[in-house]
Amino acid sequence: MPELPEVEVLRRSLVPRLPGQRIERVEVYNPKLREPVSAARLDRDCVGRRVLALRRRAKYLLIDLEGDRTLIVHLGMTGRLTLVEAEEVAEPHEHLAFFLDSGQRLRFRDPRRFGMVFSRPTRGLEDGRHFAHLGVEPLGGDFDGQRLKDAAKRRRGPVKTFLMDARVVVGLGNIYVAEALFRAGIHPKRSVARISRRRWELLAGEVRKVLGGAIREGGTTLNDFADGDGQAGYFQVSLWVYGREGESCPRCQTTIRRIVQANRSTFYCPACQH
DNA sequence: CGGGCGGCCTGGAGGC
DNA sequence: TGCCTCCAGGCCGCCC
Repeated sequence: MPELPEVEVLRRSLVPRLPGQRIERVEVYNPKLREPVSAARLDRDCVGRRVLALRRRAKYLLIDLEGDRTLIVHLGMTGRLTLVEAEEVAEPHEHLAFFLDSGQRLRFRDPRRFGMVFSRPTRGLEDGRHFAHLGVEPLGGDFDGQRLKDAAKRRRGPVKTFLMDARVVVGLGNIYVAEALFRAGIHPKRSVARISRRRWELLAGEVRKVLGGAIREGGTTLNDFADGDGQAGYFQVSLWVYGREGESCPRCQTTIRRIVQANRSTFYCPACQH
């Protein structure tokens, strides 16, 4: 579920409640996530430390702690991070929990276990294995059409997989790429070598708009996504093409198609997108 | 070095 | 009702 907007919505939901809290205990019920969870390392890095700040890089939530440590959470496909009372019964697929001095616990649940939870020194985090290769933040000041055009110079292939490549631009997944391409009127199979300067600018603008809109609407909840309070989002009603194969295009009534690119579904309007 | 593909998991939906 | 197949929001590592 979670692409950039969902992680950002989660971050914002936790900002009023998490900073200032001290982690008193970590419990790991099932360490088998995408990368094995080290309970010992989480203990060492987290217990006794206060949360200082919440940041986001790409689709990673970064929880900065005292003493140069950062707790990193990635939701994978079905991950959920919620703040509940400490004594609340464990959910199915609750794989670990951080018990806080407020009497609450920060619970991580993830049925498919594609998520990740780990800790690292805050300093130098961006040079680590998960972060070093990451490209530009699409909502940051240095993202624009020129940036995309420059990145495209060294590459070939369809624009859809280009936008999904985190080395180019981070945070975009299957949903928002489909939506941004639809709004920009660009065919997902169009080669990056054949996109004009003007259209790169248009695309960059639509990427920002669709992500910004999704954040404002609390993210997209298809099945699993919820923020730190367990609240679902409602941007799914604003999706024009994603998941709408066989329905009619909201702009021109042509039937929306689904194709497969790089083993992922792509939804688009064959009349509006060129 | 870039691009394509398989694999990691579970659960829900739909067909028969 | 039950069984089977397909599909799912991400990411990495391996291969060519």
